[in-house]
Amino acid sequence: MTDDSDARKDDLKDGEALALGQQLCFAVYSVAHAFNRTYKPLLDRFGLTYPQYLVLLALWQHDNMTVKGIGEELGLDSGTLSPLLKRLETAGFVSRTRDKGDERQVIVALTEKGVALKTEAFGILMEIGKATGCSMKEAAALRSALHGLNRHLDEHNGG
Amino acid sequence: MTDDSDARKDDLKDGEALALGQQLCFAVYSVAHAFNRTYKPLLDRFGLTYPQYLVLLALWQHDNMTVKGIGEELGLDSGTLSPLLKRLETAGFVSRTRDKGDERQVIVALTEKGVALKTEAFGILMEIGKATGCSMKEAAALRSALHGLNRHLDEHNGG
DNA sequence: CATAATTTAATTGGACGCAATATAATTTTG
DNA sequence: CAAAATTATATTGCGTCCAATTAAATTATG
Repeated sequence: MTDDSDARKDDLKDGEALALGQQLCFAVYSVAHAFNRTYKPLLDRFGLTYPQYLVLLALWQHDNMTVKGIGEELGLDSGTLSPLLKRLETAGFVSRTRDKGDERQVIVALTEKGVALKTEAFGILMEIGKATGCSMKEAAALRSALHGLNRHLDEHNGG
Repeated sequence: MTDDSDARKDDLKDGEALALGQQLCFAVYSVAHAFNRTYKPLLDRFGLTYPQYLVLLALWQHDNMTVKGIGEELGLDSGTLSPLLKRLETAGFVSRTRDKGDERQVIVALTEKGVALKTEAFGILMEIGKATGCSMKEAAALRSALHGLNRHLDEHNGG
């Protein structure tokens, strides 16, 4: 953009070596946004956002989850999930009902419309797979590396 | 959490192979949040958020950038940057002045306090490096893989 | 059994992130 | 030169995110 005379290919110079963690974080940050941009047009057709889609994915695998259960699966808390789930309810994809046995808990369940969406949204899988441009092997390796990184960070964050 | 009798270790079953792109996206999404949680306590000491820190990193490398320049470097638009930069200005880390030559542009520059923060915040590098738990080699490989993924996604997103 | 501690959701407030719109300045064109 | 198109930034609105607080229900404890 300006004068980057000190930016050679991909060599690891002293400063870069130290800053690798930061660069890794920024790379993750950027890819997360890029994925979001890739998903957006696909999800807009259904009026969904990516986190909303994640909730539906979780429910498609295992219906009737509590808010807490969904939060643990996705790493989100009630501050994020409560309004999100209300929007999903308003849109008619899920129902929210207090557990009879323990009235503190709210059971989130797929509606008929929510179940039906699973097959409708199946094409998204293919689209995203294509967009990554990764071979199955590359994608699996990258996913695995990211899981390891996630574990390390969670441990460091006292989880 | 409940009965996940169909969730075996890390094998690639048919469904999983198809869903690899999604799983990759979710892994990235999760790691991005984990990084954010790692940075938060480090940045709280300076009253900064991660995106604000990114802007300062960019300015420490190259002072006096336009809003557009920063946006291109970080992948953010004015809707995000305008209020963020005002907060950085209020906090006293940067100044914002309209370019005399082209009054459409706003030049963002580090204040004395902003420059001084660079050495103060140096410890963050080490902390983040430690938190990743990666060797230099692993980190470099992962970063490189993410760059490749970013390129693919950007191309797919018509960039 | 009554009070305290814990658990589960919801709410509130501050900060992204982006689309869409607005505004002002510059450049292009006729 | 004046109108149109382009460019740079700001604003608005919606939807995450998270921390902190609140409220209600359940469990533990004296």
